[in-house]
Amino acid sequence: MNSKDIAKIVGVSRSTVSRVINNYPDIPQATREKVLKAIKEYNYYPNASARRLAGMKSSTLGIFIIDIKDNEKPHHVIENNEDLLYGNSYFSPFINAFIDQSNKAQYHVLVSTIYSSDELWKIQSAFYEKRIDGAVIIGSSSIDYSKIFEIMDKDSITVAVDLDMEKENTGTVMSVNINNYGGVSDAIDYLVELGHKDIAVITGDLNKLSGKIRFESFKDALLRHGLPLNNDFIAYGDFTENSGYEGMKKILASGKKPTAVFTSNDTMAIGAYRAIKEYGLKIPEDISVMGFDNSYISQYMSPPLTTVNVSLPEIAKCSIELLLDSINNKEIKNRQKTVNVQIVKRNSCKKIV
Amino acid sequence: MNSKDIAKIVGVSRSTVSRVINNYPDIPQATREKVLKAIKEYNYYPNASARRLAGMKSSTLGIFIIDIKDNEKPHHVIENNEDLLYGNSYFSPFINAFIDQSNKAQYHVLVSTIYSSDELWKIQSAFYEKRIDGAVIIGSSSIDYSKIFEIMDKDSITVAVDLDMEKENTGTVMSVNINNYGGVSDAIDYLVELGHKDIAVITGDLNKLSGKIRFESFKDALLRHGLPLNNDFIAYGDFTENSGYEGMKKILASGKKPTAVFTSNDTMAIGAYRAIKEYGLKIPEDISVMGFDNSYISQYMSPPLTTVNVSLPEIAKCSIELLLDSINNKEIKNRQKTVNVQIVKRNSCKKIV
DNA sequence: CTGAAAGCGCTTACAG
DNA sequence: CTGAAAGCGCTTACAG
Repeated sequence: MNSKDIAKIVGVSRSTVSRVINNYPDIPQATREKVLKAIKEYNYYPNASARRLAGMKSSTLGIFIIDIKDNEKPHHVIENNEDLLYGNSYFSPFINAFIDQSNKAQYHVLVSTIYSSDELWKIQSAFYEKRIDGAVIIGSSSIDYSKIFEIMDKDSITVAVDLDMEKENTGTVMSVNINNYGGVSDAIDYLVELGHKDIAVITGDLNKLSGKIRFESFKDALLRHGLPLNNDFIAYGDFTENSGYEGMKKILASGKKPTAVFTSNDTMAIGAYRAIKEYGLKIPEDISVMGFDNSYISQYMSPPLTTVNVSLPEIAKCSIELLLDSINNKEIKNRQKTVNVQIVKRNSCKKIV
Repeated sequence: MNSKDIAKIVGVSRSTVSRVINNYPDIPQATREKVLKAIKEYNYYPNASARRLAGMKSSTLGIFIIDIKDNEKPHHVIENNEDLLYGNSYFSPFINAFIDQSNKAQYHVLVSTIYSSDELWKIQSAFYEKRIDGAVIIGSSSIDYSKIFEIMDKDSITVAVDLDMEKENTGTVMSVNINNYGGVSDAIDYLVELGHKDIAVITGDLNKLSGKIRFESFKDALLRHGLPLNNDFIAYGDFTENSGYEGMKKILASGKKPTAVFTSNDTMAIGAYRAIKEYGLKIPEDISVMGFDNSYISQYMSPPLTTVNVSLPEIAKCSIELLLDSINNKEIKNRQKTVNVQIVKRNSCKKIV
C-alpha cells in the first residue's frame, strides 16, 4: 500500500494524496475527506524514508548518552554487559523523561550510548545519515565535548546537558544546565541555619561542569558564612558510590569529626552512609548528611536523605524546546537555559546546638 | 556530500562506491582502498533514508513500553509530566539494557511509550512507515496484546516480553519470559527451609503474565509442602508500592500474623516494609520478607531485601537474538525463550525455630 | 570487474 | 484546485 494505490482508489493523483497528508490548505473538503477515508480504511502510512528523502524532516530526535569511564579501553573490550549503562541509575530517568516529552511533541527518539572516545563518530553519523533532526548530548566531561563539537557539522542541531559553555561554545551549540551554584548555596545555608559549622564535602568529578560548580559554590558558601575551609574536610570523589564511601572514610579518619557532610550527589551519599555506619556513627545524631539530585533512591535511604531536587523532566523539556525551536528555524532568544532546583528536607540533617 | 560526489572524486561510478560501502566481493583491493580513503577524507556517510528506500534494512529496532494505567484517560489528558514513565523504575533498566545490546549489534533503537489504548497505532505505524525492522513490546497486560496483534501486519517482526502466549499466539509473535514459576518455587522452598509455615502473599497484577504465574506458583508451592493457604494471608496487589503497603496492612490487620510474606515484586516489598514498620514490627525478627526482581533499590533497603534476581540484560539479549534471527531470515528453532532467575539471599529473611 | 539506468515512495515547484 | 514530472540519494539487476 503506497500513495499511488490510495490515489487510484480515490480517483485522484498522488500529488493530491500527498497534499491532504501534509495538510495543504487549498483542498476542497470533499476531496480531503475521501482521501482520508481511504487512508484510514486501507491502513496506509506514508513511508518515512521516502518522505525524508523528498525533503521532509525525519521527525526524530537523538539522545546520546556519553559514559566514557576509561579512555584506555575501547568499547569492544567491555565484556561484562552488566557494567554498561544498565547500571547507571542517574541517566535512566532523564532518558525516560526525554522520550516521554519527545513522544508528546510527535517526535520519535533514537537512543545511543557511547562508551569510549572511539565511538564519538556515532553522533556525527546519525546527523550525516539524516537519521535525526536534532540531538541532546548528556553525560560527558568537557574533554569529550570539545572533540565532539570539533567533528560535528556546524548545522547539526544539538543541545548539551551539563556542559561548560565557557570553554567550548563555538556559538553553534545550545545547552541546558541546572542551577548547581544556587542549589549548593541553599544547601549550605540550610546546614548553617541548623547550626553546623564544621561542614565537610565530598566533591564530584571536577571534569564535569556539575562537579566543578558544586564544589566552587560550596567553597563560596563557607566563605560567605565566615566558616573555615578545612583541608581534612575535603574529599575528592567522582560521583560514584564507592568514591563516596572512600571519601567519607578519609574524612572520618582525619581525627576531627565534622558535624555535617555535603556529598555532591546522592549516589555518593549512599557510600557515605555506609562509611559512617561502619564507624559506628549515627545519622543524623552524630553527623548530618546532605545530598544532591533527589534521585529515586534517596527517599528510601535510612534515614531518608535530605537533598536538592533536580527535575529531570524539566531538563528534558527545556532541551526539547531548544531543539524544536531551532529545527523550526524559530528565533531563539536564549541558547542557554537554566533549570531551578530546590531543597527537599528529610531526616538526614539535624539541628545542633 | 553524496555518493555521486565521492564517485567523481575517486573517478569511478556511483555503483562502485555503493559496492564498496556494502562490501561486495568482486572489487579490486586498489579500488576499494581509494574509495574508502575518499569516504574517510570527506567524511561521507550514506543517507540512511535513501538506503532504506532502495531496499536495505533500516537497521533500527523499536522498543515499545506499554504503560496503560487507566483506560478511561487518553494520553492528552495526562498533564502531570512526573506521572509518566519517568517514575517507572521497573522498565528503565530493561530499556537501557536493550539499547546497549542493540548498539553493540550495530542497530539503532527507537523508543516509544504508550499510555493508552488510543496510542496502540504507534506500533503499527512504526512498522508501516518502515522506521524499524523489528520491535520488542513490553509492559502490557493480555488485554492490550490481543488488540495489538490484531492490528499488526503478520510480518511485522516483534517479540513480546512477559506475554501470555497461550491465549494470544497467532504463530507470528515471538516471546521471551523469565522463569517466574521456578523463581517463586525456589523462593518458597527457601522460606520453608528456614522453618516458615505461615507464609502470606501479596500478588501482582493478575492480568499480567508475571503476576498470574507468580501467584499460581506460590499456591502450588504451599500445596507441595503441605502448607495451608490461608485466605487472610492473601492480598491482591498490582505491583505498585502502595498496593504492597495496603496489602501488608490488610494481612497484618487479620489478627493472625504470618512469619513470612512473599511480595510478588520488590516495589511492593517497599510498601510492605513501611506497613510492617508502622505496626511496630521488625524485619526479619518479627516477620521475614521476600521480594522478586532484584531491583536496583532492593540492596539498599533496610534490611537489604532477599529477592529473586531477574537479569534484564539477559532478557534484552534474548529479545534481540530472536529479532535479528528473524530479520535475517534465519531458521528459528524456538520462538519462545525463557530466562532463568536465581534467589539472592540478603537480610530480610530469618531462620525460625 | 564496472557503468548506465531503473526503481524505491514520497514532495513540490510548475503549469494549467 | 490539481496532475505530470522531476528530484531526493541510494542499490542492484542488467549488460558488457
